Amino acid sequence: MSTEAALVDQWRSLLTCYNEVACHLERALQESHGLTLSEFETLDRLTTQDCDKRRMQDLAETMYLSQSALSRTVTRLVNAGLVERTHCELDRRGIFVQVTSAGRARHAEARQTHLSVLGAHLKPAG
Amino acid sequence: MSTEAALVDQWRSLLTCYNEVACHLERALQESHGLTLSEFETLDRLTTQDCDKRRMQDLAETMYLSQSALSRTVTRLVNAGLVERTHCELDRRGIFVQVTSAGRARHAEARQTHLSVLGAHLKPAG
DNA sequence: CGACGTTAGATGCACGCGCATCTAATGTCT
DNA sequence: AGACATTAGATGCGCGTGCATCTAACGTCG
Repeated sequence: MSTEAALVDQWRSLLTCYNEVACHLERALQESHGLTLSEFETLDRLTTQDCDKRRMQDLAETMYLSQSALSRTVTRLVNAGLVERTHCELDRRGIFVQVTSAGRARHAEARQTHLSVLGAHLKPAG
Repeated sequence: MSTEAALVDQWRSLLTCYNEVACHLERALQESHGLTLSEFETLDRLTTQDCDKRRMQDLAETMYLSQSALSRTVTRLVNAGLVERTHCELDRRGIFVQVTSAGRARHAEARQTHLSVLGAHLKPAG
């Protein structure tokens, strides 16, 4: 019983905290850099990883997005010139995703906003 | 630097954890009870609070939803017969939201699913 | 009382999401 | 090789969301 109540409380605070931060993040990234949270997270994956080429599938594993959402996110990034799609030679069903220099630049800018929003709205206790 | 890295890590795990749980919750509530997470949370507010009448504004304050999203959520609940809207006599701009008996019943059922999903997917550490 | 700012909700709109499905390229088994 | 299941991504679709705006009911001040 108290275990259940604690569980619900934990979830409730997770819910509140997440939405608080996500909302501010989304807005700030959009206004200052024209990026969705998902777009930023995708760029972040691509620039942080050692190799800058990632297969869609590998990307998807490290993300919270559904396969279709990731596909569209990458499409948007491609249209914005921040990322490029390349066919995989070994398995031509596979697609490599690679950051462009513009993408790296955009990410570097957005990273600042990202950090400052987290600093301002993410409670240390979690 | 390490502070920033810790901040980002914290956010990253919050993001992952939230989406994991929310995704499962949303699916389970929808399949078993035909409820959105927002709809369940709204019902939860209404049944848990002492008085079962709540003004939209009061509801909004305790929730993570935007005003418009809450308004539509309530509309959906009304259409499903789980909730009723009543005009406030004192201030006729205000709207009271009240759970129906069907709403209480639905919430009671869904509560079980809610708890079991939290138990299964919410990591104790948060 | 009448004009004007304000506040509580509702609504038009564009958008990102997940689900289901589709397409194309690989395997596999005979 | 030929038929069938499988896998990687793309896409049609309906839906919930936030933002901006609209409507109606206050309040205020002349």
